[in-house]
Amino acid sequence: MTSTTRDRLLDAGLASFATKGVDGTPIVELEERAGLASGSGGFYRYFRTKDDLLEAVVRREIERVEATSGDPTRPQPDASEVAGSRRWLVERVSTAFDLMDSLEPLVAILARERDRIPGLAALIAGRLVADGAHREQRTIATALGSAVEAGGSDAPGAVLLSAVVGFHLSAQYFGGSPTGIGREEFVDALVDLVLGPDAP
Amino acid sequence: MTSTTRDRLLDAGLASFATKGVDGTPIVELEERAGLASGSGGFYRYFRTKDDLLEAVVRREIERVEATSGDPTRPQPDASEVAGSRRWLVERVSTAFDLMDSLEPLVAILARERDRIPGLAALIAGRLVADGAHREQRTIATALGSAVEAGGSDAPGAVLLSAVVGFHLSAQYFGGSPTGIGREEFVDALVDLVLGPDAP
DNA sequence: GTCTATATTGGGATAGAC
DNA sequence: GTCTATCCCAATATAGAC
Repeated sequence: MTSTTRDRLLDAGLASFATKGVDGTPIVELEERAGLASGSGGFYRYFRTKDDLLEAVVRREIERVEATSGDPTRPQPDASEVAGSRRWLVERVSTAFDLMDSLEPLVAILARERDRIPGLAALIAGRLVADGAHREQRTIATALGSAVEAGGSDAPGAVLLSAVVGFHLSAQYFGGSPTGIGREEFVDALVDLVLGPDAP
Repeated sequence: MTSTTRDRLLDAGLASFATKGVDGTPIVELEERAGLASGSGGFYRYFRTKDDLLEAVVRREIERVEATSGDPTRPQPDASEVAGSRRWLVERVSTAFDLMDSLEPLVAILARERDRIPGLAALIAGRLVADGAHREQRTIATALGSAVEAGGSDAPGAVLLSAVVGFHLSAQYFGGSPTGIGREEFVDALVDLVLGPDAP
């Protein structure tokens, strides 16, 4: 499992692009972080341009997230949980928060470099949102159908996921908790709102 | 109301910084957009650096939003509306969406340039979030106290605003509606979730 | 595969005329 | 207050030795 120079360049790109942006990251810095001599053209042995690296970073990161989402070692929802129960929903919401945590660098890159590579936003949107979030939102909406209101719409699931995304991004952008409310309290309130405060 | 060159530079900065970032915007472009000769140092008569302009842009934008939020010509909530009623809540949520719309350039800038100027995030967080959103979230939570559950916590208001923020940012980042659900349907689902589908 | 050295350029910034 | 002209540097990119 020795990390190749190419891997280390990808790591360097992910970290630097997320925090300082592509334009804010000189190629020299990528070389240093990857253990190459500062100022040497070593970078160009692996990527033609910074945009080239950017695209590779995004693709690898999407695959990583998709892989860990389907990771069999990941804690599975307890089969004994009743879909739509309070504990089930708390688990779902917590998982969504964890996913947002692991997506943080990718989201930071997306926010900055959206227009830099044609189809980059569409790529992320298609793979992660359309596939992952869409399915999750449908699962939640379906399970909630009994608890809230049958209707066949995914909208309740969308509301739930949007709330998680909004809370997480606000915290990420402003640092700390902008609402003055911690994550645990937020999750409780969200679940209360959906199920009512004295659901099973 | 003749717009000064300084004003036009601020306009140019807002538009270009929001779409292409500070690093992606050469000073030449700012000069052109402001009607100055391309390549002339005209920019420097008004701002010392691009970061200087960035800070001025953010400050002006915050003041503008604060001013229009308190604008007396803005449609006021109908006094006949019962706080906590369905129509009242729809109105609140719609207002929050409108605010997000008008904040779009500022949010785009914040997402990119957060770390560029010390205290920029804190500035926006303090003025807009702490003051505006915090108060709104408390208003909603208080009004909902009767409809949902008395408890004294702002959390339900925070959930509501977070959902709006999450939906809006997702649409902004991915283009179109990532959830496959339109804004109207989303608002309906959000209000249903909070009040129940057959509230007054 | 990685280094030293260097060519090239895009863009930030200034001087001084008008 | 705006222009022309120019300096300067940081960063991309390449050539060629090891």
